[in-house]
Amino acid sequence: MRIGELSRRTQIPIRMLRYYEERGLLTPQRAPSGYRHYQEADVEQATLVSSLVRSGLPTRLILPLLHDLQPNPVDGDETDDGDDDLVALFAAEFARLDSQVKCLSLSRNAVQQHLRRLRATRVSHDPTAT
Amino acid sequence: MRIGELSRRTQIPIRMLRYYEERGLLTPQRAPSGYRHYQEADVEQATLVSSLVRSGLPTRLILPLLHDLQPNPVDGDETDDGDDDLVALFAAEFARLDSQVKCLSLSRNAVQQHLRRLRATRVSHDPTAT
DNA sequence: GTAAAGTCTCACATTCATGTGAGAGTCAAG
DNA sequence: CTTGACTCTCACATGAATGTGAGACTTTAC
Repeated sequence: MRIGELSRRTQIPIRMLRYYEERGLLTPQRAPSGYRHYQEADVEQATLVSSLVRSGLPTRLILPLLHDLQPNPVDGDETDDGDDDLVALFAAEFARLDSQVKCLSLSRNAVQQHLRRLRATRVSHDPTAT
Repeated sequence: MRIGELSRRTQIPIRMLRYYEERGLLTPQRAPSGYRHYQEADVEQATLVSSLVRSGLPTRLILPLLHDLQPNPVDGDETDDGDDDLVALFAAEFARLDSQVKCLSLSRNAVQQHLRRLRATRVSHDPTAT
């Protein structure tokens, strides 16, 4: 599929799909015209990448992550050959994620509670309930 | 305590403590000299805010959240009087957080796994284990 | 073949969380 | 009082993720 369809299906702006490619997180094939052509699997991968980015993972860390998760989609160079800096980076990132998961759960609950309170005030029309 | 001490105790850069105040997320008292004076409770609050920010919550959403979590620290104006836009914002934010929590857990696990793999390659000296 | 819709590549603009430095005032210790 | 550490307020700089528009080519539908 082409970029427009992928964008529609993933809800990710075209601009971002191109950006992910620039970062090496998505590697569509190119038609002779220059048009990008995506595989079905890219729907999932794009969604994953987008989630990771929104979770605050820097794209440079997402790349090696993808290598671990799926041993093919990113055409492997030697990006993840255990170098010490990476280990440190990921250790830090892991700690961050770990605390963030807890923190986000807390936030989630707080938001939910806040939402309930807001709706209790503005009762009546919007049935977008939990 | 003054900003330097708070910074030391929370590990949050002074610049950020001032930024949080600018955003209304922390409201220290002021000495006649202009110096900020923080309460003990601000240690916790600053930490919380910092976590939320690092989790990707926009500061503008953290503010009303704080109102819910602790009914005093932020000197209440009428920021959270159920207005419809806020409801929509928070509904969206809730959905985002909900999926993000899942996503982060996934990322966390992926990072952890990746970390293990890296360490398996670079065995020997760094005992910064899980 | 023509027009409309889709895509491509720049490239600059914006927002948010941060960093950083300048210039000035404050506070504590000698 | 002087010095050094701390703080204050600007205000500009940066990096990352995004938005947006221009100018040109491609694909699709008629």
